[in-house]
Amino acid sequence: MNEIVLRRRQNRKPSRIAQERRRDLIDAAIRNIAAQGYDAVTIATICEEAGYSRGLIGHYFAGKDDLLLEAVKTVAAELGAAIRDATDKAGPDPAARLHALIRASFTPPGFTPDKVAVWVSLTGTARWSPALGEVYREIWRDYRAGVGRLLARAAKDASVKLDAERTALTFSQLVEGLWIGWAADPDSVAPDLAEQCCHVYLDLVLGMSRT
Amino acid sequence: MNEIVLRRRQNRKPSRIAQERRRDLIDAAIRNIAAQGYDAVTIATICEEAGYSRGLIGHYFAGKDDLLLEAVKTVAAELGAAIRDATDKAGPDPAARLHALIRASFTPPGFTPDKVAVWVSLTGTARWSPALGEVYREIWRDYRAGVGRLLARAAKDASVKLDAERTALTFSQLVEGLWIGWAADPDSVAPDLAEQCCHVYLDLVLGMSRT
Amino acid sequence: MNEIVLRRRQNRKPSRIAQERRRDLIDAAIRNIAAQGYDAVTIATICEEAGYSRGLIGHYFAGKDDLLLEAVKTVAAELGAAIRDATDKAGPDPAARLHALIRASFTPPGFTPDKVAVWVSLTGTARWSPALGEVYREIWRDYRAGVGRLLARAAKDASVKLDAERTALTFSQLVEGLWIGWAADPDSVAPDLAEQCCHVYLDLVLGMSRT
Amino acid sequence: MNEIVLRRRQNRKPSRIAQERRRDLIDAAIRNIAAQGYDAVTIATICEEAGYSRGLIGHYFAGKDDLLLEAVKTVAAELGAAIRDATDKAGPDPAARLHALIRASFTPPGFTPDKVAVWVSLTGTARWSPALGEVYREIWRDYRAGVGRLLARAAKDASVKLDAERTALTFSQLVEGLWIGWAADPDSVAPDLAEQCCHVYLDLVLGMSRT
DNA sequence: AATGAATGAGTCTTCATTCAT
DNA sequence: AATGAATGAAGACTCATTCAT
Repeated sequence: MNEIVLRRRQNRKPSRIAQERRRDLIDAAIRNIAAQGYDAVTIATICEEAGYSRGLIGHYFAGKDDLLLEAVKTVAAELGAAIRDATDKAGPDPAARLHALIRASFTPPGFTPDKVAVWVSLTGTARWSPALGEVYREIWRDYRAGVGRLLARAAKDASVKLDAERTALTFSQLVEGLWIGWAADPDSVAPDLAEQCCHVYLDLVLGMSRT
Repeated sequence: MNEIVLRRRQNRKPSRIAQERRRDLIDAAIRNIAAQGYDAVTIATICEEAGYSRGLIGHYFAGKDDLLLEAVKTVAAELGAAIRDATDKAGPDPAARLHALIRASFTPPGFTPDKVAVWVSLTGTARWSPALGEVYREIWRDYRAGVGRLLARAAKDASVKLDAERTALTFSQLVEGLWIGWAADPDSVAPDLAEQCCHVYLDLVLGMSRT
Repeated sequence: MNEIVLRRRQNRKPSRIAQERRRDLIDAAIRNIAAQGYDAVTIATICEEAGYSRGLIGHYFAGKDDLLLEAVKTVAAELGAAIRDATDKAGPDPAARLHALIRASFTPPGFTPDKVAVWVSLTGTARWSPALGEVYREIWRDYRAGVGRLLARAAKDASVKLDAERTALTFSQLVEGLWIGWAADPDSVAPDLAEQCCHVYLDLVLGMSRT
Repeated sequence: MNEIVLRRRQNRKPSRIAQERRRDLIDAAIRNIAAQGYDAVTIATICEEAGYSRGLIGHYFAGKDDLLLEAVKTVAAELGAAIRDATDKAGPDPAARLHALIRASFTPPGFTPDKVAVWVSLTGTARWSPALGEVYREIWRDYRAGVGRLLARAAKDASVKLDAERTALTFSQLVEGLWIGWAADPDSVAPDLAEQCCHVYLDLVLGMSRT
């Protein structure tokens, strides 16, 4: 049981250099998963990617699973933050906010090939990993809640009746499905096209025509 | 190079018992993936599930990867067949056919927990596995093509303008996203609800109101 | 314990068909060793080569080792017989008989690529296999004894003094070394050249000049 | 792809400890092959012999085959070096040098039971292993070239006509045959006797009498 | 007599983890 | 703090052998 792990368990904050190393390793893990696929990722490849020696992981993480979980949490947090930022910048109009949210879901810095590849490669395992499932469920529930509130307001503004919750679910799963589709078949599901699908769907829901 | 593989290369048909065993092992693999998750599946667990000894896999498959690929192909074929069957039984009206297709996508025998769990657990790896990617892309391209044709006809019947191809893509990815959602968070994305999301989306697209 | 094995243990002679099958399998084993190398030979490849099913070996041999031992014995016996035949046909002169023996050691039907390949691939293991070592030692001791007798007579005819036993040993190991050399480096140790080396050596020993 | 192999590809020199371990494992492999025979050698027995755990081989070699190839290369290099050393110490006279070469071929440190056993156990497989065949051919071609040069000079000194190349081939294959003979039948082909055979052959070739 | 399905022990290989330096 | 040597458990794969048909 090494000192860093002990310190984290005691909830003391890690030192600045420790945070740096953790971040380096997490970034390397993300690049590695995106490049090789989840199955091909090993501690050795991550450390090589990060430029550190193999034993270092034990100093900063409880183990490989812990590192990968942190990587997914990081991706999830950054995706969420980027989408929130873009939405916030879009002003007060709920429809405009929703369109901004869509845009942010398929353009950097939220949507980047690496981040989405990591996200996608791990969604398939969420069912069997309690920790991962937790991250997955929380992210999407927040997402749906935010979308649902915006939809309700936008529908009211547009004098349209809709079931905000069900529509938010449809919306979130459409985005998820498009991410998966892009990851597995980038030619058929280009980000531009994926984004357009969502804009069109939103307009349809809000009763606005768009071809 | 085992004898079954050799024989198949020589285009001789496998014996009845060989087909049976292959099917036994594929079924066991499907149950195993669905139950434990893709990562936890080993040759040992599959063979235990099937009730055979470990060595048998070498007789009927080129290896573990080959068996898992066959399992996915089987799932994909059965999903596709079930959906096609349901659609065909729905009569000539394209909108009715589409609603039947939706229903078949979320109810047995097409949608079963095991089948969808297998499908979902492997979509995340399609990006890095050429063979798996091939299966994935083919399945969804066929699906989209069929949906696209039906949508075009239904839109014409309803005198609605729509981009059949893009709508088909939206449709397919919505279904994919709902499957993933069900697998990772069954409470939030129950099959009934998922099905309803699709019906509502279809009505919306075809200009029919459904609350 | 199957019937055939029992019968052999009881020293009853195998049936004609059994002898045929045994011979087929032995020939297939020889071809297989020569083609793939000793390490790559498996029961499966032998049976495929012979055109029989895998289980048949158990009917006619005690196991894989037994079959391979029989193959080596067969090769050894045929080599020995071919050399004896050629020697016998050469008439009564001992020097002529020795040159005929040399010729037979590097030309068919004694020296064939398959036979020598089998012999060579197994000499390296004779040290650690009692049964194989036995075959090896017996073959060469007979060979040396025959060569020694001929050398003694030829030396007497030529009025040359020599240590027949040591010369016979030199002779036998020269032949063995040339076989090995041919097997491992056929370009440097062609059969023609190898034969010539032996003829020249013999002439030298018997005091006859040959360039 | 393990890190040592990677590093070697990057042309970084292995650390001192890495070189030590590699040597430990190679030595253990040599002892093991000599003691048990090539077929009986496994990673487990090598590591047990070396006193390390099984996994270590993966750190220092690409796999079992790589280790065994290195073992043979080591044996070949040491044999060659010992013979060259002994020859060099024998002074300038070519005949004396050849006799010294013979002596070194059947006495330590060149000829040791372990080294010759390894060499012999693998000559039989050189035909089917490209890498091994390469080592084999190179060693003997060098050997023959050196012997050929010495023979040409010695023959000139002794005013004897001979085909240096063919005689060198005869010589090399005699040595090889005697090694094989010693390995398979140590009682009949004792090193002393083997050495004597070569000395006598050399004298004969150079026109000097020795009984 | 012949087949080939089935077994399971044996082996290589990978890799997360530990730990001395 | 950082390294990389070392471990050993776990897993895939091979293959001689057995045996029911």
